[in-house]
Amino acid sequence: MTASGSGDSGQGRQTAGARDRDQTQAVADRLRTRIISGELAAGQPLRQETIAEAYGVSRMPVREALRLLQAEGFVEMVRNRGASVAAIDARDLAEIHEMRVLAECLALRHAIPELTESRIDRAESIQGELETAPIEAFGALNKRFHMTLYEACGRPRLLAHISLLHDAADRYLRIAIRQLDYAVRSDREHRELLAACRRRDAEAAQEILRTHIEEAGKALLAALRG
Amino acid sequence: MTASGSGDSGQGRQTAGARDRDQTQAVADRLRTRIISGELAAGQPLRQETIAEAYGVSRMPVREALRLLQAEGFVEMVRNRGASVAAIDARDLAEIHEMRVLAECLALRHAIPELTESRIDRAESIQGELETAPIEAFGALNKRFHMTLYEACGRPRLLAHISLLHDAADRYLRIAIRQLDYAVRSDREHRELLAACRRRDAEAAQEILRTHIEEAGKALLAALRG
DNA sequence: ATATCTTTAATTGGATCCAATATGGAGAAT
DNA sequence: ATTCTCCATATTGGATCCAATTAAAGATAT
Repeated sequence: MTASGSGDSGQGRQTAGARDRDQTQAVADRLRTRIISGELAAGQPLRQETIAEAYGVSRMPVREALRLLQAEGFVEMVRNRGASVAAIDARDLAEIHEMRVLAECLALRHAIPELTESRIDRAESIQGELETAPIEAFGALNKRFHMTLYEACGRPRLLAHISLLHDAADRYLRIAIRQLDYAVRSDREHRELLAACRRRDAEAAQEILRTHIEEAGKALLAALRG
Repeated sequence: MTASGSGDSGQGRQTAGARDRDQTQAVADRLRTRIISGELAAGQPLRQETIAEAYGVSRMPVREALRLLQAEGFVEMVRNRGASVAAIDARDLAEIHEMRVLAECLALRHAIPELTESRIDRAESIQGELETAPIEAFGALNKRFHMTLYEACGRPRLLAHISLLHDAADRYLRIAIRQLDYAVRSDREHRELLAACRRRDAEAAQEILRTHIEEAGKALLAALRG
């Protein structure tokens, strides 16, 4: 995982250190983070020249970065009219969580037999941070908590997919970030999940995770509507 | 769907006609098709200049196309060393089919209540083509058959995901294309699937689809090893 | 006053150019 | 003969340049 935190989805960026990452990837990471955080709102046009001078690079790496983000689904591009931040809506939100349930339960199921105590400790430590960290850090830390457990499943394609879904979901998180009661519930479910992992109880863990994700989806949906 | 056939995965290319597709996307489609077909073998380096002059464009659209394909997982890029066709292995193959089962069963479950007779007719017609078409066309037609049914689910993100998984799986298909007995079995399962769809029997359809995908995975795996 | 046509500015798409890096081979030293 | 170093070449990454398209403002006619 990159030091930058939440902005790592996609296939080949898990292990890559910062030194062999070109400007295109750097620009893509920065833009992705800003889109996920909501700083760049849905529909907002992304002018190549503006981004280029803001980041101190030429238009070229910006153009390639926009292509990457297009393939990842974070930006939409129209020929001769440029790029804009991809739209979000309730339908997409529901879809994301529906897909998350399947993908993450699968990853967890395969991860549990491979879980080491040290990995569970690491997840628990992240959960500790999560409970004290400022609300803006929730998305990134929450993702790290989940991914830490899933990584044991040893399925790179599945992990990349989950990472992308997490990032996609986090775009909606910011809208609902006010609801503190959700955070409390989430923390409790995370603790229950950790306990089930300690017991190596795959069935229970999956069931906790399923409702955890489903409830998150519902909470976000309610916040999006309200 | 694009006229080129199988080469449409990703988010926003389903409805886009050829006129508002820039050179980057055209190059990406052509390269993707060649990678899926196996014409470009795993590990083969993809020189920008070579591709550019082969396609009669400059290096620029090639570079952007490679970024797209990188995000889609078909090419790997190393800084200052360029792009190469992504590796394939038995592990990845198994992973793909595991993910396909979940994603496609979900899509089918949501699609069935929305299926119109005309859509089922269309799928059946594609199956007809499938049974007479030359073996090289199997991958593209098979994908069209499945997607035609799934499209009724009305979940763009899920459909894009499935499309990508299909393309990824088809890279392995070519290796096993000789096994004629698999094609026969596949045809029979497709017919059973259509029958279940006609009855609007979601449970049966899902079960058929699950074993259909699992058997395909097993057959490919056996061929890959053998 | 409104609608339409024309012109102009802004922006993207594509091509070329230059610098930085990696690859491969020739030659020298052991 | 083998290995190491150095140099030439190929290739990528990034910047600049030009053309094509779009959006918008302004002018003109109804």
